[in-house]
Amino acid sequence: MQKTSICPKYEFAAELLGKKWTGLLILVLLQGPLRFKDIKREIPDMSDRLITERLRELEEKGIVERSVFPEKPVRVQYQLTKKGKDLEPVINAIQHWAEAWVQ
Amino acid sequence: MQKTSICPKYEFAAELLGKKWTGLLILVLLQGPLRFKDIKREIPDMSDRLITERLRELEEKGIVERSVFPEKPVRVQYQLTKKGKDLEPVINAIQHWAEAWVQ
DNA sequence: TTCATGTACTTTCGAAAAGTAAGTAACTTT
DNA sequence: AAAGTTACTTACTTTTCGAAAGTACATGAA
Repeated sequence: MQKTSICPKYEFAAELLGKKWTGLLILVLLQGPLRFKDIKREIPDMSDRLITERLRELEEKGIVERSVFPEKPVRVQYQLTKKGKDLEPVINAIQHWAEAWVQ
Repeated sequence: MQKTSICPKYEFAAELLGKKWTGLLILVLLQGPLRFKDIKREIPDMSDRLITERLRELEEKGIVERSVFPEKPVRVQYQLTKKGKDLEPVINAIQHWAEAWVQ
C-alpha cells in the first residue's frame, strides 16, 4: 500500500517545491550562476540561514552545484545542474498562471 | 522597493505552492469534485486538520469551491474553480519533471 | 432507548520548521 | 589599525505541523 494512490513520483517533487523559498530560489538561479550575496540581493526577504539550508538541500538532491573559486576574496558560486535546469518549464508554467490570475 | 527584484507576481504563486500539501491537494482535485473523505483516502498522510486548513486557504484564494448537499449523511464537495483548473499545466510540468528525474 | 456507524470537521499539545538577530573567520581596502 | 566584504553559524523566538482525541449531527440496528 503506497502513501498516495495518485502519483508516487509526484511526492518527491511536492516535497521539493512544497518548501518555502525553494521555487523562488530555483527561479533566480535560472538566470545563471550566482554567488551567495547575489541570491541575497535577489531575494532580500530570505534569511541567510534559509538560503544556506535550501541550497544545501538542493545540492544534496542534485539540483544545484556549488563551486568554490579560491580568488582574492573567496568566491562561492551556485548553479543549476541539468536536473535543475529541467525545472524551467515548471517555473514558466507557474509564472504564466501568475500572469493570468494574480492581481 | 519591491520584495523580490525578479518577479513580484511569482510571490503569490510561490506562497501558494510553497506550502506543504497544497500541490498534492490540487493534483487530486484535478480528477474532479471530491468529498472530504475522498481527499483523505487519496492523501492518507495528510491530517484532517491540514486538509481543512488548506481547503479553506484555497477557497479564500478562489481556487477551490465548497458545496454542501443536504443529503442523508451530509455531503460536502470540493472542486476546483477555473482559476484552480488553470493550474493543471503547472501540475503537469511537475509530473513530467518527476517522471524524468525521480528514481 | 442506547449503541454503533458515518461524515465533516475542531481542539489540544508537543515537535519541527522558519524567522530574527547577532556573531565568526578569512581576507581586503582605507 | 579600523572598517568592510563574503559566506556562512549560532542562539533564540515564533509559527506551522503532526498525531490523537473529541465534537456535532444524522441514520440505523439491538
